[in-house]
Amino acid sequence: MPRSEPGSRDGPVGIKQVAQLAGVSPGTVSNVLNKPERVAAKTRARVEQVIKELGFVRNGSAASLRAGHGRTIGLMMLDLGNPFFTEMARGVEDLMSEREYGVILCGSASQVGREQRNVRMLAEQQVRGVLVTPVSDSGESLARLRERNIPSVMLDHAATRSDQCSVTVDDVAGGRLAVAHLLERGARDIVFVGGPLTTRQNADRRAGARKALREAGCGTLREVIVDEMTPRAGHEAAEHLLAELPDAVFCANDLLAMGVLRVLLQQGVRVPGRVMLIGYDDIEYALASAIPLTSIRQPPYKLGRIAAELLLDECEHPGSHAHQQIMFQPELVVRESTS
Amino acid sequence: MPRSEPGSRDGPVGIKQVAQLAGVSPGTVSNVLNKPERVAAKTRARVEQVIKELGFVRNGSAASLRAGHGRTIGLMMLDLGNPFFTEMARGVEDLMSEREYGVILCGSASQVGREQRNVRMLAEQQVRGVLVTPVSDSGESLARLRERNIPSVMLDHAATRSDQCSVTVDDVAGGRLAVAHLLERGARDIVFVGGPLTTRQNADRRAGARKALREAGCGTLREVIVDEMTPRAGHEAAEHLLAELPDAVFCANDLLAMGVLRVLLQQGVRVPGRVMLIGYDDIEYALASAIPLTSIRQPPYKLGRIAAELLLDECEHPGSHAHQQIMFQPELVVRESTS
DNA sequence: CTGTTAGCGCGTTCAA
DNA sequence: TTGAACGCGCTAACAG
Repeated sequence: MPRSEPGSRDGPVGIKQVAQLAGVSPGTVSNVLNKPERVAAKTRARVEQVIKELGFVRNGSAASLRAGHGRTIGLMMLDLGNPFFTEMARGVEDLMSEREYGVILCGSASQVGREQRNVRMLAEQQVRGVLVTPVSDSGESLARLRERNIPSVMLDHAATRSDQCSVTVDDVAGGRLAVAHLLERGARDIVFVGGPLTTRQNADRRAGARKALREAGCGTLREVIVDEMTPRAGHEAAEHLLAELPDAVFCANDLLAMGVLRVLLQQGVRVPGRVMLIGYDDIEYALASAIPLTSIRQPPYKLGRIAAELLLDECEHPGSHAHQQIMFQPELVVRESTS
Repeated sequence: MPRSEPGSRDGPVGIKQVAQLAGVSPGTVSNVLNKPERVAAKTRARVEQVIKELGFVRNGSAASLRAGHGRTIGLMMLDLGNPFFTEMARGVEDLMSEREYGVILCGSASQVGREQRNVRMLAEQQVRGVLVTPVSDSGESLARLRERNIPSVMLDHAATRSDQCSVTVDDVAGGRLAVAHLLERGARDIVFVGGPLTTRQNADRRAGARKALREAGCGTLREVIVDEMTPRAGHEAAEHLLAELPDAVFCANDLLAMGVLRVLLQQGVRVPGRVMLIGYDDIEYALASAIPLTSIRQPPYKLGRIAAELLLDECEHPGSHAHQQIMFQPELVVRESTS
């Protein structure tokens, strides 16, 4: 089945056809595409005209084969079901789209195996670089990328190596902020509800929470650890709480908090009257929940954009690129669930 | 800077190195990769062993250049800020990941221009096929894909052509369901709050709403049309409503409804006591909102998965593939906002 | 079942 | 500033 192009005869439109019709050599067309400044304005205009007429589109695979990498980057997200991460993805996609890069999206669903399979796939696709929100301490995946000289930026996870960029928010500070707030509001018996502690986010937020308690000289932190960080897991966690209601609950993310809130209200527990509740991430929907949720705000869209910029800088200027570990400070947003 | 591979000398590990070490020809290695059944089990095992040892990863660009297409598909979403679409994306990503395809994610943000730019980029990347949630009647983009023989499946938009697959939910039925429910609950003065009517979803849902009114022999539908389908736009819409409160509000999606709800409650309007409210999509967060939202349920994850399957079927079996226009029926989920 | 060979379409180099 | 020739790594087609 031959391809047909508007305004021309059959056959694939390649750089050669363009060259012929414009009366130049293929090499010149290539220069118009990649280094326009090196081509005389007049020649360039003519070539560009022909490109438009023929509806020519460069074959990315060929370019990529020659150059050793293409105009795509990989984006590996921990949890595509969480608006925090999809907002981050949106930030990445927006920037990459502006810079005319494609984004290959992968979800690891918090599983090391999936992360590794996906990294392998990205390497096959000859991506220019990779953005990763890593599963636990997944040095393995990053090492593979390094072996292959594929630049990477860690997202929502601080790099320990100085030859690696990362963009994060201080989760220990966030956990501390949350619990300090609860203490200030008079809570003493506080429960931390979180996902697996192998996930850095959970571990750090809990560490921050403990720190706040220590600083205040108060008792210890009760904990309920569940498998996932979803509203459903929040329901489950809340069942455990009902036996012995605490003064306050600090959830490791808003999705958990929404689940907890739902069960508490269903059981007739007053929030914040009987139990105060605080979440994490400040996703847009937390604001709209039954009792507007106090939360710790992070700027996911911005994190995504900045990480994307760092990655492209490293890809396109490997010489002058300076690795950075950027860490934002989270912010407490007080709403009704703790007032 | 030479690449170094674990357990081997410098230099890129290509199919040739593998062939040499395994004592076979490059062609055989290629067959092990692409058509394993055509290779003797013993030879295959040996080759696979060497592949592992050398940490060989196939160069996708070269494969793609040779074959004319790669192992990626494009995913073009109308609105990456809406959980309905990101859930759909998750469905697509899950299936493609199982089938070892990469997904290049693009957002059109409801702009025809961005859609076209992205389609062009996808063509450059030599994607095997494309999934699109189209902006208005964006025949242009789809036509370009057809010219280039790139299969596509329309998502959340019914195909009119029989040479095109699509996976949708019946939005006219959904709109009708919503308004019939409101009428049954005793509402008479009903307002439709929606985004631009050039977007099919808005137009269809409104059409369904009108149909329900006609069938019931009731009056006409008041309308508030806003620019976007976000909570923020919902706020704006709600301001217009305050001047003359209706009996009920039907929002074209849950994000709008959440925005409307927020303003109504702030202004002390009882929901559903004074005004009933119904949304659309039944995103997970609608359940957790201040007044749990009655909504029209659609199965986004499933839509994504099914569309992805259809697309791969068309890509991999162009001969036997039968185009399908699949339409799901939406479902009314009654919650507190209309009780 | 396995080996051999000829490009895929572009970017790059070097000479004109 | 432009043109001609070469080859990136792989797959398809055919020969053995």
